[in-house]
Amino acid sequence: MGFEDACNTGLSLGLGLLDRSENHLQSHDHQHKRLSLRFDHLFPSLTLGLSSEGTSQTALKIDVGKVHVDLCRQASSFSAVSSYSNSVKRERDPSWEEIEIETEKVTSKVSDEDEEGSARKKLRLTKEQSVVLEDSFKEHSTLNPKQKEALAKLLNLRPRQVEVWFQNRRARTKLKQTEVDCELLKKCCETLTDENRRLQKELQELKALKLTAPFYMQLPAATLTMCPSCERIGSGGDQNSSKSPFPMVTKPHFYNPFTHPSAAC
DNA sequence: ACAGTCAAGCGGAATC
DNA sequence: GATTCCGCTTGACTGT
Repeated sequence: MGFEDACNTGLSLGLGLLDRSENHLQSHDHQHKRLSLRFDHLFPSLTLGLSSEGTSQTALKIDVGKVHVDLCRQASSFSAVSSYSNSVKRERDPSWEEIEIETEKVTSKVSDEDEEGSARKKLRLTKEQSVVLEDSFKEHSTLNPKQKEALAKLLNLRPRQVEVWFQNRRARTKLKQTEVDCELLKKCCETLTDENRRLQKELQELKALKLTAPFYMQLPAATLTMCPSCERIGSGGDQNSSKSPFPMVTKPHFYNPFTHPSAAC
């Protein structure tokens, strides 16, 4: 079963909360069963994949933390929620707290899935939600509060989730662009290295020639070609020298038709 | 088992 | 001071 299949099981986030809170706040089973159904009502399209493995230790902490926040807001006196770790803090979300409080008032029956204690800890956006978000991102990579609100409403997500999605999406775009740039620079570097190597070799050859005989005498006519980029042959005193205050070429290299042309990028 | 992906948290900087 | 964005990080989950 793929992810998409899992996401279409109809198991809501509310159910996940239910299951986990059932496991760790046994004394409040009924209360949390009601919570789950209320979530279903609020987020009908916010589906999550099923996990048959049950809950992990981390998940338990997170839920307890959420419940803790919830209960604290209600001035409740549960003592079973005092031991969640720091990581739990990250899971808090004011909007969820409000929703959880609201669910207190709702009474309903628990579904079959709830009994299993199978809940996903991590939200995965559905394909449809991702598509809408992607489309929106193509139009504008940042959102103003109104757009965020509208998108959240449309997708049955919290505005914070939409905001986070856009932040992460921008980060992914940037990372991708960085990779592209890096690849480009790498190629450029390789080209320049090759060019440098070639020029070094050429320089050594010229030095060797200079040692044995005068410059022009030694160069075969075919190799003494005008450089296409600087339009000089590299020796001062010819008719091209008038173009520049410097008798020697500003780009002191020779065009060799038998090697690659200048490949600087 | 491990690497990769992704939603989400945190802290700091920027902006208003 | 509130808000937003960014960079970094974490942890759940997936694919191999």
